[in-house]
Amino acid sequence: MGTSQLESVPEPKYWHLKTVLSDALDSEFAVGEILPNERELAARFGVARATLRQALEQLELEGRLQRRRGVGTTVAPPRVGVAVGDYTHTWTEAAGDDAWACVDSVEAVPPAAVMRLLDTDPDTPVHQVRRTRVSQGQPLAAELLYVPPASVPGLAALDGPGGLARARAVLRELSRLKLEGREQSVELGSARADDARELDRLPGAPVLVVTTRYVGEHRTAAVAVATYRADTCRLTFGDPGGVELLAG
Amino acid sequence: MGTSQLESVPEPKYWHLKTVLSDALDSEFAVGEILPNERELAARFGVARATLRQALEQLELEGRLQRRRGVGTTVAPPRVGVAVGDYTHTWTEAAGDDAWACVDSVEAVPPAAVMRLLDTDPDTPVHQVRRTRVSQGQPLAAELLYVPPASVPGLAALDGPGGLARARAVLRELSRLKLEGREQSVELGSARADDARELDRLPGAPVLVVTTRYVGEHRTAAVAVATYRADTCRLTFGDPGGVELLAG
DNA sequence: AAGTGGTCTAGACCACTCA
DNA sequence: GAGTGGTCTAGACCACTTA
Repeated sequence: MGTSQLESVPEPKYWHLKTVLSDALDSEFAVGEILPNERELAARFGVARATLRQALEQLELEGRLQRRRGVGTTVAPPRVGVAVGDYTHTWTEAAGDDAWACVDSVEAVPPAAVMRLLDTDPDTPVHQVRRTRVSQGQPLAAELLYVPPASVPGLAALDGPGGLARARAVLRELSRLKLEGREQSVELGSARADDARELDRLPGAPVLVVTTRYVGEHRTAAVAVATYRADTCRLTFGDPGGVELLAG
Repeated sequence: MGTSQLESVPEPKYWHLKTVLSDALDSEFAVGEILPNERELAARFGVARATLRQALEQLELEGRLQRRRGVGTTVAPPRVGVAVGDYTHTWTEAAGDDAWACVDSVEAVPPAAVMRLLDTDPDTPVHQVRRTRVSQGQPLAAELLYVPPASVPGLAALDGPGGLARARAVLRELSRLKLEGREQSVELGSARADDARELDRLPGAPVLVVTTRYVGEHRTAAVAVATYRADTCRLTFGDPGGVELLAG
């Protein structure tokens, strides 16, 4: 009875904490600055460390913070816009600031979801090329590109072991193909162990999974599954510059 | 010394738990089926409830599970593909299975990020229209549409109170505008309290935030910020059907 | 009223980074 | 080796749904 009848919707502590911290980040901290450690922050706000961590996790999810084990928690820079919906760097391994780099390639049977898109069966291994997308020294995305043998007929003789040279050969053959279109989708996922290593994150970190289906010669020529760091990336679609084209 | 030298990379318990549960979901459970409650699952696997919850949280993030307070944890259906990159239902309040529905409209000064896109200043209030996107009875997205008065000149006389009628009036005026293009971006966020209510989720739930900048008459005609449920939605871009167009 | 998931605590130990 | 964030525990209570 002593309790006031207000506060009938008691906001969770971690939620309130999050907004307080968020405001503090805006007004009192600069990008890159290191926050006090979790134990001290928890003490300062009078909550258990687990509760404080719940707030920090959300802020990290929103791209406001960056946490690294053994180092500390820092204020993250604004998310970078990453073009995903244009054809500019499709197969080329350009040397610009934002470019894909081959890692290696093996021959393997793709996961069921990819098999469905490629319309292949469990007996058909495909070329599986791993690439990374790097910008300003930061890894943005890790990609697995699935190419059925039918899309790269010139590669039949080259059935040596996997590796970087092989990956480049697949891409070279692929670039000969005439593409007619493509479909893309974006969904939330968590990083597999191998992707996490590539992205410099812990396994399970939130990622944006971009699945691209390349269509050429009336068939699905290839499927790419790219996982982008959800904390640092804002994926951009549509024609940047299309504005001027259409307006002019 | 007694400890074996193997297991040098001890996988976290919750991570191992996640894969075990994931496999079980594939083989032993049907969509919609209810899992045992958290306390029992934790006991069954010999871990603390918090650890079990960490695994469940990840599976929910990946769209494999659906948890509802007071009810239980159920196996989620596969994510629905939601078209985001086409012009079909831009302003129309169609009555199909997948359609936008107006909620209301007020006049307000937009957040700083939107002001930057609209190129307005803190003294300029804009029309702020709230819409919801529903498919098969399930709410998919909540949207806030920001329309500067310059884009809807016909509305000057109609400066009454907010509400549904007003929202429809704004959209009607907006549809007269000739659009020249648009830009979109996708990023991860967490649901604000109002969006969460609209989406039938708890505040802080992970969402995919789609920001669309509509360009018409050489200016930014409007900006839409739509938040999609990250657990249930797979956003699709690019021309579905463009394949046939280009191939034929 | 019973049962569910959501929040919170106060500890402990581990893995990692860096001086 | 000191300090950081990451994992884990064993409890408690709360908010919500359903019957």
